[in-house]
Amino acid sequence: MRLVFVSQNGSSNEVEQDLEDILQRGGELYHPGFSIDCAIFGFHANQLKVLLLKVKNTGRWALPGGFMLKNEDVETAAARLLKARTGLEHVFLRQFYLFGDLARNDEAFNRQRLRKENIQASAEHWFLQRFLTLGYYALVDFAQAVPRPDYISEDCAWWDLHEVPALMLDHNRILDKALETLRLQLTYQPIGYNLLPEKFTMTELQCLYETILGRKLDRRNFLRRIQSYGILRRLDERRDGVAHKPPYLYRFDLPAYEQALRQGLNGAW
Amino acid sequence: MRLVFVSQNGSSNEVEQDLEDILQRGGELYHPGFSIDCAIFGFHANQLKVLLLKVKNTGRWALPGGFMLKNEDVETAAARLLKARTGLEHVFLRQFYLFGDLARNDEAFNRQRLRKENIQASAEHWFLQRFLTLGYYALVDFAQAVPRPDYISEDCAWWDLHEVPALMLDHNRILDKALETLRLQLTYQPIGYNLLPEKFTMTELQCLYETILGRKLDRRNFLRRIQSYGILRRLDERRDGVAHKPPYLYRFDLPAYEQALRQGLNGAW
DNA sequence: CGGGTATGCGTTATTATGACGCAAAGTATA
DNA sequence: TATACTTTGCGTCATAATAACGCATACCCG
Repeated sequence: MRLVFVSQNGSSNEVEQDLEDILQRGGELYHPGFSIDCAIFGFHANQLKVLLLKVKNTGRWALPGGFMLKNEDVETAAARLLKARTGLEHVFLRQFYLFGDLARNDEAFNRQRLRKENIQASAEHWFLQRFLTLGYYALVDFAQAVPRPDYISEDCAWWDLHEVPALMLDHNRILDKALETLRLQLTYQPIGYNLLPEKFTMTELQCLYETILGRKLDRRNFLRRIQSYGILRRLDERRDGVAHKPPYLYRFDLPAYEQALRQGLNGAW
Repeated sequence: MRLVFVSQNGSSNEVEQDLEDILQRGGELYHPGFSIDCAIFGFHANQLKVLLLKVKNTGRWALPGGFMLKNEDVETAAARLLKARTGLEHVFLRQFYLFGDLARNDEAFNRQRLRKENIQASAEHWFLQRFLTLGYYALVDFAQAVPRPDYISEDCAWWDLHEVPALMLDHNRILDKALETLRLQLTYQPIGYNLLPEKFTMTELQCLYETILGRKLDRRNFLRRIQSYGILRRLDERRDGVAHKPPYLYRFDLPAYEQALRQGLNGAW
């Protein structure tokens, strides 16, 4: 299932104006030969979703990405891109790998994109150079994120992770590596705060874990383990309207959660 | 303790010739605004060591680093730099973080370096631009690594990790982050193959772990745990000449070791 | 030849983990 | 209204992993 949202005009205080302008002036604005791509994960209907853009003139879907301004921290640039695409700030956002193979560049592909925008470009044009791309992954609250296409894309949508198509360039590899990192992270850090609504059931949290790990977990053992982390608070509230025994609602104990983020959960040594 | 080695002329088949040449032609040769810095770890006398360079005209020590050629994979560039500094190939070498704060750059500092080399440089000179640096860490066999200064340095030496001085630019932070990553890696991957000689005692391996973790471990529990990983083979040989009961020698079971590298040790979930 | 020291091989108590049982509380259906 | 069905909440039990520690041994050294 692909959820399509109505495009919103998000170019209020953005640096980026329109594609033609960017392609012309990018050389002055951006740090050369460097881009950022984000795997933005959300969780909805017990499925892990990833936000993808449909890139103009290519017919391909891709990870949201962009460039870093010459006077901008890498971290700030990634946060700016995330906000531009989802409207969200202060969410979990972490770099995971710099992709720097020669093979990841495809000059012919990019040249064609310029041509379709009717842009004259010499071989030295900034957009035709080799790019290193830094992968970031973000975990966001699906309900609060409002996908918006950017200047380079004609569509923006949440995709079910199992249905992601062949992406532009090496973006499938980037997405795979993001997932792999996320899975590893699960073993030594808490997760969920930015992916679930404020109140949630234990089963929903378990579903999140199962989705990331790609396998089923025992419900009762999961409860015991999560509780041992001491990052959850069970509320006196239950979710009702369900066709069975109403489950308790939980919320994260934010101070404890953030401490666990810093200190790790239960490192082996 | 600082171990100083006699400089060897390692500029045989290197790309890099001399400092002046590099600073002049770097703009043509290298990917712009991007560098690589390596935290090269070795283990000797039951101490974790890191290889540092003394940078010409600055009086400062720094992590070995360099630039990536325009037609070179990032991974290849890192391996090239490592080989140039230690002579070693095919060792454990892994990127861990891209440092991209604006604050990490110090144009005045670099301008002074150029001035001391009597190089005329306009504000657009490639060396004076903002640089992102990708951190790599390497684990090498101390005995086989032969430190060699490069075109940019006047000395090259192993430093005890606890005695590392204030380094150039943000290199202390890079080194700290490398250690932190190494520590984390210890919890889900085997370590030691590239840091210890072929045959070693269990106590030596334990010392390595203790050094990285920064705390003492119980000798008997350590043995049991390491054995459970199934990556060691005990030899019928003992180390003698020691003033106590001669300990067995071990070696890594390479196939099992490499499988553990790929699959992880015993992930929590 | 005895002191000093690190080694090899244990034990024990406690905690963590995996697999599973079962009554309760709701809705859906008959 | 009664029954089926599902998921929940809480629990058990056997086994594995972990932490803390005991002790005789084998070597060098003086």
